Amino acid sequence: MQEDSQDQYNPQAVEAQAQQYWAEHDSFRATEDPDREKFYCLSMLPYPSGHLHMGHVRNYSIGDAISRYHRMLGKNVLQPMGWDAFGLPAENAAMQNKVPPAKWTYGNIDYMREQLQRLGYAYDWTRELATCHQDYYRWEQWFFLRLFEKGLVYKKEAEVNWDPVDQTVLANEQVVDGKGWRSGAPVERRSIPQWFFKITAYAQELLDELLEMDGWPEKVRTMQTNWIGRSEGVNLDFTVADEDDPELRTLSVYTTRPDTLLGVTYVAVAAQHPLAEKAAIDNPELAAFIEEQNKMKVAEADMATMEKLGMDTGLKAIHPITQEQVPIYTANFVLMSYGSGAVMAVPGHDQRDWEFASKYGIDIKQVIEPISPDHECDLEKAAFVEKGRLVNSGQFDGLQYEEAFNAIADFLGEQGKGERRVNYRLRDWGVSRQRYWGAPIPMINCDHCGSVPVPESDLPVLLPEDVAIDESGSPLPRMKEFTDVKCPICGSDAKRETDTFDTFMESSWYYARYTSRDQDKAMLDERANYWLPVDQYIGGIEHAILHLLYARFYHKLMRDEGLVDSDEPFTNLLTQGMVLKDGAKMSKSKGNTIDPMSFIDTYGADTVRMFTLFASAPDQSLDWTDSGVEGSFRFLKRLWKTINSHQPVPCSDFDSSTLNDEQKKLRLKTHQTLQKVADDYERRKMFNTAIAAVMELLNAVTKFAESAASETDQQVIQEALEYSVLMLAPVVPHFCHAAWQHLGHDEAVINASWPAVDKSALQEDTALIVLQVNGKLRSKLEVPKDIQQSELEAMALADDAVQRFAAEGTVRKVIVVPGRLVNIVVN
RNA sequence: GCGGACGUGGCGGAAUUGGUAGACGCGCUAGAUUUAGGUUCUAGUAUCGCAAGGUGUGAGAGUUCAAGUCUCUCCGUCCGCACCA
Repeated sequence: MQEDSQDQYNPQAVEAQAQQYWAEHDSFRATEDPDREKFYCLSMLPYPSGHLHMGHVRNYSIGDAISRYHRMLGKNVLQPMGWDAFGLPAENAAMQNKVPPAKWTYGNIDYMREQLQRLGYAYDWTRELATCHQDYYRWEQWFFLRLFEKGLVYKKEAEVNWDPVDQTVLANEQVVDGKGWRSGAPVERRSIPQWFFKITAYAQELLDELLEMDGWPEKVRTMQTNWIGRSEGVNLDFTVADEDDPELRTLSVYTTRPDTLLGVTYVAVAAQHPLAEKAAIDNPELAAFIEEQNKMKVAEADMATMEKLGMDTGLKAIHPITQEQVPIYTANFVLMSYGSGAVMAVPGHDQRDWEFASKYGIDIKQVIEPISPDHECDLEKAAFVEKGRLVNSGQFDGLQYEEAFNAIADFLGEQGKGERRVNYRLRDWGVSRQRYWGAPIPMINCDHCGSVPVPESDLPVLLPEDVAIDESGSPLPRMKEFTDVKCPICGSDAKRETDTFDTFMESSWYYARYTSRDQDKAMLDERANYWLPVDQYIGGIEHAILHLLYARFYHKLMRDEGLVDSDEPFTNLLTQGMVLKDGAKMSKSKGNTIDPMSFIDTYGADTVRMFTLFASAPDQSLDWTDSGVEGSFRFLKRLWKTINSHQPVPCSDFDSSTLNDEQKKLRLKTHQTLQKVADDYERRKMFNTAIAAVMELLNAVTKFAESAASETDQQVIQEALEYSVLMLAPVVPHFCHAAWQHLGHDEAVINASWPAVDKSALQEDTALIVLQVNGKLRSKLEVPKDIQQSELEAMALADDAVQRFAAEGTVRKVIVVPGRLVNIVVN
C-alpha cells in the first residue's frame, strides 16, 4: 500500500515552512530587557572565503543548539553573526580573477549568508556586521588612536619575510621551503618599522585571570599559561672587551638559572645583533654566515627545528663576576626579536648549550653537582640540567639552588651588574601588515614631526575599494590620492601610513560591537554591558592561543577605556574539534572536502545539523561519513512516522498508582532521558549522547506501542513523543516545528518551554547489583533499593556463580558499593 | 624543537566521580514485506571456544579489592608556535 504523501517526511517543505514562520514572527530578534536573564551565545565569525565548509556547519550547529536550549529555559538569548572580512585570500583571489578584493568579499558574504539562512540558525540578522565595512573599522581606528595617546602602542623595527623578486612582504603561509610561493626566490629577512600593542603590560593580569576561568577548557588555559610563559630570573650585564661604543659595550642577558652563572663559557647573540654585524665588517666569513642566516623564514617553528649553527665573532665578553673573558658567538637559535637578542651559555647545565659547545669545541665547565646520588652527572655524555649544589663557583661553592640564586642575584645587584626580573615569553603584538585588504592604520608620517595620528575628525581613513591587485603587493603606496596628505601638525607635505592592521584586530572586539551594531556615535554604548560578557563562545581549537588571547587583551583595553565593565569577554568556551573525512583533515589539496549544501539538498538542513552533532562529542574531531548522514535521516523519518501514526491525546497528569508496570517503565525512560539530555546540553555540552538517548527513547516507544491499547497507553506515548520533540528542538528545529503541530499544539514549538522532570516517574523499587569475584564480573542481582548492606553481602555470598568461583579459596574481604556492586576478594 | 591533545569492535563513537567495556549509529549476516531497485520491519553482530570459560581499550611497567579512566616509560596521530584565518 502506498503511504499517503502527507505522511512522508519532506524536509524541504518542512524547513521552508518553519523558516517562514520564524521570519514572519521575527523570532530571533534580540532586545535588551533588564528584567530578564540574558544569554549571549556566540560562534566564531567566518572568513567569507566563498562558501560554507563543514567546519562552519559544525560550529554553528553547536552554537544554535545551545542558543535554542537556553531560549527554552526562558532566557533572553542573543545569537548574532558576522564576517571576518579582511584578509589575505581576498588579495589572492583578486590577483587570480582580476576582481577587486572588496567586490569579491561582498559577493561571498551575500552567498554565504544565504547558505547560513538555509541552515535555519536562530541569528538576529539585524546585528550582522562585516569587519571590512567602514562602520566597523572606523571604531578600530578610533580606538587605536586612544591607545596611542595612552602610550599603549608604539613603533619599532621588526622582521618580515621579503620576496626579493616580487619586491613584497610575504606571510609565513606564503613561504614554502624557504622560498616565495609565487616567485620561487629564497626569502630574506628584512627589518621594517611597525606598530606594536603593549600586550606585555597586561601579561600578569592575562595570566592571573586564567586561574579563575573555570568555564574554559583546562587545555586552553594551560596553553595560554605556557604561551605567556612567566619566569623569574635575573637580568645581568656582560661587558664587551675593547668596545668603546657605549651602545654596544654592555651586553645584557636574561637567565632563569643565575646559579649556573659561573659555568658560562660563551655568550651567544642573534645573527642580526649589532655586535655581530659590527664584527662582520672586517670578517668576510662572518658576514657570509650572517647573510646566510638572514635567508630564513621568520617563523619560530622553522627556527626551532633547524640545525643549530654558529660562528665565533672574535669578540670577548667579560664575565660580571670572574672578570674572565669568554668568546661571543653568533648563533641562529638566538632570536633578535626576543629579549635582548643575546643569551649566556652554560654548556655544563643546559642541553642546547652543551650540544653547541660540543660542536664548536667550546669549554664545558661543571658548576653544579647532584645532591642525591641517584642523579648522574657525566658531562662527557650530556649536560646536567637538574638543580643541585654549586662547585667551581668560588665564594658561592656549596650553596644550593635557592640560596645560590639569591646570593648571586644580590651580589650582581650590589655590583650594579644585574637585577632580579620577572620575564614573560609573551611578546608585544605586532599589528602592522604590509597589505592592502585590511583596515588602514590611522597615522601620517611627516619628515618633521614623525608619526602623527590622524585627527579624530578625519576618521575613518577609508580604504579605497576600487583597485587592481598584482604580485607586487599592496597598491596603497602607489596611490597618490591615498598617500599624499598634509601633516596635521606642521602642514607640510607628508605621507599617509600605507600599512594596514593585522586582521586579529577586527576579530578581537567584534563580539562587543554586535551589542551596539547600529551605534554611529561611539564604538560601544550601554547595551554592551547588558549583553557582555559572552556567556558561551564556540569555535575551533586552532584559536586556543592567538585569537582568544588577543580578544581577552582587547577586552581589558576596552574596560580601561571605560567601554565595558567586565574583565573577561567569554565566560564559557567550547573548542570544537576538526571535521575529517576518512580520518584526514578536509582540505582542497587532499581533495576530500565535502560540500554541506549537496547534503542539505538531498536530506535537508536538519539531517545535516543532526549528524554533525551526533557523530562525535563537540570537542573531538568528527569523521564525516555519508552513510552516517543517511542514518540520521533514517531516524528522523522513523520519528516522523511514529508521530504521524499516533493519534494526539491530551497529556494529563499521571497518577503513578494507577499505571501498570509497562506504563511506569516507559515514563521512567522518558524522564530519565529528559534528565540526561538536560545535563548533556547544559553541563556536558555532549550533543552526541543526548541524541543517542532520544534514539533509545524512541526505540522504547516503538516497543511499547506494539501492544499499546488503552487511553492511558496513548497518553504515556504522547508524553514520550512530546518530550522527544522538545528535547530535539534545539538540534532539528524545523522538524520539531512541524512535529509539534502534528502532536496537536497550536502554539509554535519555538515558544515552548523546556519540560520539567517528574520526580515521581523516576522512582524505582529495585536496583541491579553487579557481583564480582576478585574484580571479575560473575553474576548480577536484582535487589530492593533499600536493602541493608549486610543482607546484600549475604545474598552475594550465597549466589551460585559467586560460590563456584569463591570455592577455591578463602574469602578475605567483601567490598560493597551501595546500589552498584559487591566485590568478593578470595585467595 | 617547544606547548597542548588524542589512541577503545569492521567503522564513527559511548562508558559523566576508579566500579557491568562496546550505549547510540553505520556497516555486515539472516529472515519478513514490498519489489525493477531502493525503502521499511525483525533477529544477530568485540574476539577465541561446542560449551564451561578465557582474552580484550596503541605497547610495556606500576598503584588498587577493582584501571579505558590514575602514575611512569615508549610508540603513533593530530593541533598551535606570534604575517593563514
